[in-house]
Amino acid sequence: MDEQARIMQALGGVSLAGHSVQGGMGLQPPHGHDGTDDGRKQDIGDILHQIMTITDQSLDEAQAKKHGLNCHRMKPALFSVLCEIKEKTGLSIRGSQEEDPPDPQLMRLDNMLLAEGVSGPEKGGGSAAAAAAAAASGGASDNSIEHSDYRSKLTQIRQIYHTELEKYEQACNEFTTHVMNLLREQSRTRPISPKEIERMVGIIHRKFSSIQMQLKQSTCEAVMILRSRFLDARRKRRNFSKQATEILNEYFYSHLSNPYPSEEAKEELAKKCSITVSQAALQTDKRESSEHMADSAPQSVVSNWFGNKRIRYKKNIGKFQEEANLYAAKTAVTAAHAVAAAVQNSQTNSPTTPNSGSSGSFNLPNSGDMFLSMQSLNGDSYQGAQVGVNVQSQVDTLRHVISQTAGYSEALGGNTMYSPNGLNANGGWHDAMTPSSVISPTEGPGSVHSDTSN
DNA sequence: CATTATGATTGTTA
DNA sequence: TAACAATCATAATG
Repeated sequence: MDEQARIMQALGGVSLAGHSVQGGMGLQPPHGHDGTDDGRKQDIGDILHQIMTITDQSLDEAQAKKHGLNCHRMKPALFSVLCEIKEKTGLSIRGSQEEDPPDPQLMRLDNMLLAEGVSGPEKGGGSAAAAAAAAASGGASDNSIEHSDYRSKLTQIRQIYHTELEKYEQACNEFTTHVMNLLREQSRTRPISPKEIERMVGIIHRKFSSIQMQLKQSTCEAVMILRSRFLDARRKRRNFSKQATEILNEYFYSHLSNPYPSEEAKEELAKKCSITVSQAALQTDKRESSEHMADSAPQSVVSNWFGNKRIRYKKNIGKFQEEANLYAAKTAVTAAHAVAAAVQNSQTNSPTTPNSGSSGSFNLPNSGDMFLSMQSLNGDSYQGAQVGVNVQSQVDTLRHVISQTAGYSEALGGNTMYSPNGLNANGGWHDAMTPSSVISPTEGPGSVHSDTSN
């Protein structure tokens, strides 16, 4: 209702101006307060139609008069007078102070819609997106099922949003061209500079964009409601997908000496684990950090995970040994290659097929090689060299594997190869807590408990 | 149904 | 302020 009234008002300025020679239309564009509180979205087409008919009527009514005026012999003189008057008064009009500052609110809405996937790229339809997400998170069939509902609703919103947006766009264009035609037509009777037309168009566009903002706002609202409901339904804790824990564990155990991922790393991990907003929003939606809760939350989820992991690992390492070995072995092959590359140790035995001997590759000869590599690494170049964290992590993994497979744990454990980092030799981040030495109670240092068979 | 695993929260600390 | 430690609540498991 309100909108309609205002649009009419805007147009009223135009048609009125035709009668009152005062070019003072739009001195105060009906833009003063955009309190677009009325949530009801008006059918623009309807409004347009009304407007059209109204103007048509007035045109019809004025047709004869206008014709007469145009043909009047005094017309040119009158016109020039009008022009003169306008020239004098017009200066005050064109206080074109509006420079289209990108409305922050609008930008916020846009960003949010983009983040929620409402306004972004097509994504090939909801179901495909859901499938992709499911595929991305590995065998997380449970997740995909739970998300499918959410996603379908989201696509619904998306569709509505797009059709509405398109409708508005179209209506805006129609209306604009109509007004422009009108003004052009009137410009024969009264002086209207192109600039004025431009300004009018600007006003119209602003008007419509404010309507669009309403649409965006309510769409955002809908998404929020949907999400909150979705989350409410599963406020309960959800376990991460298998793959996510894989990734996290991999990182954890390959950085066992310093399992404190940087913010960047956390973000990276979150991305890799495809931790979704639905998981992440659980903890953030209480206080309205609605701004960046789409991307800041996931890494705090990762932080949670690492916090829990560290403390629980430390609590009883024995329980985690198996897992540690598993993940260490998992990355050991690549680690070996990476280290080899870093050391420029080109004479390794398997340049081809990295995994050729993978499953059984942690028998003596191989691990011996690795150990040597590490020795050299540790011996001279590691400390000051720029080999860096990357290699360090690999060494972590290697050491672990080797300690398990070849029973070098004693030698390695006693060897404070990580002292440069100010860390305990075995990855005790804080206090004495040495994986290798803890291995001993469980298996004994010399127990060549063959992982290979496993 | 009891137990364990696990993600999140809360309060404390350096 | 991030990490820790304790704890809660629920999922997973047997």
